[in-house]
Amino acid sequence: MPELPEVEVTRLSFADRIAGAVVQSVRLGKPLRWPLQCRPESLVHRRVTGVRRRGKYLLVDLCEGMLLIHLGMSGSVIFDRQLAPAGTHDHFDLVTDLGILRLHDPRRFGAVVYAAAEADIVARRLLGHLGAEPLGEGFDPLWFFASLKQRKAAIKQVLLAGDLVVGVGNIYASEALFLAGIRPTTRACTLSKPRVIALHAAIRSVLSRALEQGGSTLRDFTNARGESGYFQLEAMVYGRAGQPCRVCTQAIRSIRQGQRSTFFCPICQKR
DNA sequence: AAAAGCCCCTGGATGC
DNA sequence: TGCATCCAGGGGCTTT
Repeated sequence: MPELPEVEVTRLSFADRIAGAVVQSVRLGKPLRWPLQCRPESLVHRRVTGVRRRGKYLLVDLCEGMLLIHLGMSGSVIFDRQLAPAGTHDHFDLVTDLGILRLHDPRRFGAVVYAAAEADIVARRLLGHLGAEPLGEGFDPLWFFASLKQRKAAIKQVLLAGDLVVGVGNIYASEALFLAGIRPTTRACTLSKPRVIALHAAIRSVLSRALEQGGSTLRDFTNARGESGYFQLEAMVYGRAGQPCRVCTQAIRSIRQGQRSTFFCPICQKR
């Protein structure tokens, strides 16, 4: 699913178009990961004032309150003046005078949650523990080094946990570690300062490049205009088990870490 | 506080 | 063709 670049590409593809829209009705499909936390009718007549992103959450600001949208593993958002009748996997429609915002999510790990404010108990539960935005000012290399010093877990797992840095999902974690030449199983606290600085740069580089490419890593990704990911950003290691490393031709290896697959090159990522 | 497992759910690919 | 198994981009919650 969607990692930070895909979520940001989604945001950019509809934020301007939905700004100023007034909610006319709400349609709910099957239950998502969490309940909406408000009566759907209570959203009617509210105006959308903007769309922000925090980690992998989209924050749809209303003149009063906000909707937190998460795409989970299989979610996508589309916004258009007119949409086809809702299908079996369309579980949330926000109908406005400017168009319909729809969450399509076959696996339903995604969610749409209403929060009165960011200080709201619901918003704090979902957003409160999130780490630094990797493409923002708060993601400082020396701070990153100091933070990783406190963590004994494997670096890949620390990246995925999202409490130090957000938005790095299963694909980009493997890709960034390859770029930095770090073995995914290495304990975070054992990484030297130069290696952490390299990882910091690799995370930024991988994410910003994917963002420029329009979130192209996911084969079935579409932005809110319904435009598909171009899948033009070639993965160095992700999904390439047994295939030759693009740098040294050694066979890429695949392991399991915390019930997720990890890919790395045993030569380029020695430790 | 941090780490490790457990789930939630559907569909596509693979193998017999 | 039919059926079983495995795997998938996440992450909050519970237990150690």
